Amino acid sequence: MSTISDVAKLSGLSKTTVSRVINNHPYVSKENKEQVLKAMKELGYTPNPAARRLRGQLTTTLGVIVPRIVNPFFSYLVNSIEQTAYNKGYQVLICQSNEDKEKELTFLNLLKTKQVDGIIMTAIENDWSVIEPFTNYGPIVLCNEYVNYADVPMIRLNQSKGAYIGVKHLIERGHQKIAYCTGGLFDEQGKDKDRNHGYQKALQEAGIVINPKWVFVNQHSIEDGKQVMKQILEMEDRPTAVFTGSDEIAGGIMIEAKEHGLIVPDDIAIIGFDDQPLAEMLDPKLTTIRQPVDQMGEKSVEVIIKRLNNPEMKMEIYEMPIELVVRKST
Amino acid sequence: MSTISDVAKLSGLSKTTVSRVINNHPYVSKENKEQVLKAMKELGYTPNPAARRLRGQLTTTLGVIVPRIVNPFFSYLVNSIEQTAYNKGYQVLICQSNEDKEKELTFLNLLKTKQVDGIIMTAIENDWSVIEPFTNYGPIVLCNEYVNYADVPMIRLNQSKGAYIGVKHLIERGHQKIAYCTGGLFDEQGKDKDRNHGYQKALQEAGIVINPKWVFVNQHSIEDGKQVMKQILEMEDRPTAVFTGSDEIAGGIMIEAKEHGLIVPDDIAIIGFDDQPLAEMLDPKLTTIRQPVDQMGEKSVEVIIKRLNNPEMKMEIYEMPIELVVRKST
DNA sequence: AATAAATATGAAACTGTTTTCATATTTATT
DNA sequence: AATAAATATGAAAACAGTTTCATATTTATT
Repeated sequence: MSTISDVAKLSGLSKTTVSRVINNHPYVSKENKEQVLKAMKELGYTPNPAARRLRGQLTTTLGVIVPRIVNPFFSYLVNSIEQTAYNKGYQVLICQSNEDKEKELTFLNLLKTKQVDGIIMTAIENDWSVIEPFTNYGPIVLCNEYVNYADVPMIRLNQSKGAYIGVKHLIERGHQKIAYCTGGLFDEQGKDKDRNHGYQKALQEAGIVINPKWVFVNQHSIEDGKQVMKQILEMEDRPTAVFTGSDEIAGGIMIEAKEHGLIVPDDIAIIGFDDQPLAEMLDPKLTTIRQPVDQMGEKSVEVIIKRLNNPEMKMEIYEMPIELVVRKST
Repeated sequence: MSTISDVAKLSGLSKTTVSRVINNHPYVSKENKEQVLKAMKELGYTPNPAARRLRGQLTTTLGVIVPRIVNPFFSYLVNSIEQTAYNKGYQVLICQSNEDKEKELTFLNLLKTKQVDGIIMTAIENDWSVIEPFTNYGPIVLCNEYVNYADVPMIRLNQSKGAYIGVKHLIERGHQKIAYCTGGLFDEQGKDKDRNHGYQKALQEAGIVINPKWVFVNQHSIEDGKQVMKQILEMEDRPTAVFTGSDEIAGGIMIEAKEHGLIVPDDIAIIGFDDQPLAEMLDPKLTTIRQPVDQMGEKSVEVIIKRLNNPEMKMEIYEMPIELVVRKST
C-alpha cells in the first residue's frame, strides 16, 4: 500500500500539497494538482481511512439497527438505506437487535468509539433514557419507530391514519365485526399505540363497540397469523374481517383460513400492513396499507448526513405518506 | 472522550503499560494492572479503533457482499452471518453489489484500506482475475458462489446434485416434458453451470431429450416467473413440469398459471429452489430444494476468522448438505 | 557468588493522514 | 511605487494508539 508520502515523493511536492489535492482545498496550482493526480493514479493510491478518522473524525460509516433483517419490511428498508448511503459515499454497518437490549447497547457503543458517524434506529429495545446519552457522541435518527419526548430527528408515518383508513375501508365494505392484530401490547406507546388509536377511532366513528376477544396482541409472524386464525375458528361469535399489523400475519391468517375451507374475502376479509411483494403473491391478492419504505430509508440517510454537517440542528419530524392499496382480500 | 494518556496519567503509569493491559500482554504486575483497570473504568475509557487500525490492528469488522439484500435467500444468509459474527465479536458491513462491477470493486477496496478484516462474497460480478489481487490484503471467502480456479475457501452446495434430485423427482412423478429456468446463462461457469449439469444428467439418465424452447435463462424474480408462464401458455407443445432456480420464480409461475385457470400440479408441476418461507405460503405449497442457509452463513464466518488467525491456510472447500422437500406443487 | 534468564517498566519512534503556522510569490488597490 | 490581499507551498505538530528498544529489577542456574 502506498501512502501520501509516496505520492509526495513521486510528484516532488509536500504531503501538505498532496493532502490539499485529495481534499479539494483551494490554493493549489493547476500544474501541481495535475502532477499529484498523476502520481496518485500511477501508485494506485487510496487514502488510509483509519488515518483520516484519527485526524478528522468522520468514518463515512452509518450504523443501522433493525430488529431482524429477514423481516422483509426491514430488508427493504436496509436496501434503501444502503443504496442511498452508497451514493453519498457512506458504508452501512448492520445490527440486528433481535429483541436483545444488550446487543442494542453494544451497537450504540460504536458511536462512542467513533466506528460509525451516526446511527439509524428502526427499532428500540432499551428505554429512551438509556439511549439518550449516546446522542452526545453523534447523531441518532429514528426511522419507523419513534419516541414522543426524544429530541432527535424522526422519520415516521402517520400510523394512526394507516390503521384508520384500513379499518374504515372494512366498515365501508359492510363489516361490523372487525378483529385486530397488533405487534406490541395494546396500551404501549410508539407505533403500535398509534395504530390502536386509529383502529379505535374508526370503530367509534361508526358507532361500533370493540369486542376485546377480537384483539390479538404481540403478533408478528406468519405462524402467529395461523394461530390467530385457529383461535378465531374456535369462537362462537366470529369476526367477519380482520385488520393486521403486517402482511405476514395477514398471510398466515389467510393460509389457515383457506386450509379450513373458508373463502376470502366472503367468509372473512383480511387486510395487511406494509405492502410487501408477498401481498401480491397471496391468493386472493392482499388489500394492505402501503408504507413508503424506500422513501423512509432515503430520508433517514439524508437527515442523518445533514445532521452530521450541522450538529446544532436537533429534532425534526418527517411524516411520510401512507395509503390504502385495495386488492382482492377485502 | 478520554484517551490512553488520560488513563496513564490517572493511574500514574506510562501509556505503554496501559496499552499492555488493554491488549493483555504479559509482564505487567498485578497491582499495576488493577490500577490501570480501575482508571479505565473511572474514565469510561474505550480505545479509539481508528488509532488501533492505523497501527495495523484488526478492525473486528467483516464485509459481506450480496447481490440484493431484499432477496430472501440473501437476507437469511446475512442474518446468519451477522449473528455468528456478533457472537465472535465482529461487526458486519454490508454491500449490495447490485450487478454493479464498480460497486463490488469499491467494496473490495475496503479490504485494501483495512476497513474490514475480511470479506465474504456471496456473489461475484467482476472476473476472478480482477478480484484475486485483493486477496493480498486480507482473506476473502466465497459463500454460495464459487470459482473453479480461485485459491480461497469456498462454502458451497452441490448445486448439480440439487438440480439432479429435483428433476429426477419430476421424472419419477411421470413427467417427460420438463422446462427449466436458470439464473445465469446456460453455459456460464459457477453455480448455474452446475445446476444445468444436474438437469441434463437427470434427463439423460431417463433417456429424455432436452427441448431448447423449454429452457429459460437469466430468470430471477417473481415477475420473471410470470413472464415465463406467459411464454409457456403460448406454446403449442407445453411442458408439464418446470424446474426453477428459486422459489420466487416458482411463485411467479404458479401465480400466473392459476390466473389462467391451470391447476397445479395437475396441469403443470412446479419445483422451486431455496426453501424460503414463501414456499410454505404458496397455494399449493411448493416442492423445493432446501439450501441450508444458516449453516452456510455460520461456516463462512468461522472459516474467515480461522483464516484471519492463520493466514497461511489457503483454499478449502466446504460442501453443505442439500435436500429435496416434497410438498404439494409436484 | 557470578551469570543468565525472566519479569517489569517507560521513552521514543511509528502508523498515515489533516491542520496550523510560517513564508514566499503573485495580483489588486491606493 | 508602496501596500494590502490573494494565492501557493511546505515543515512540523497533532490525532491515539502500538511497537521497539533500552534498562532496571527479580528469579533461576551454574
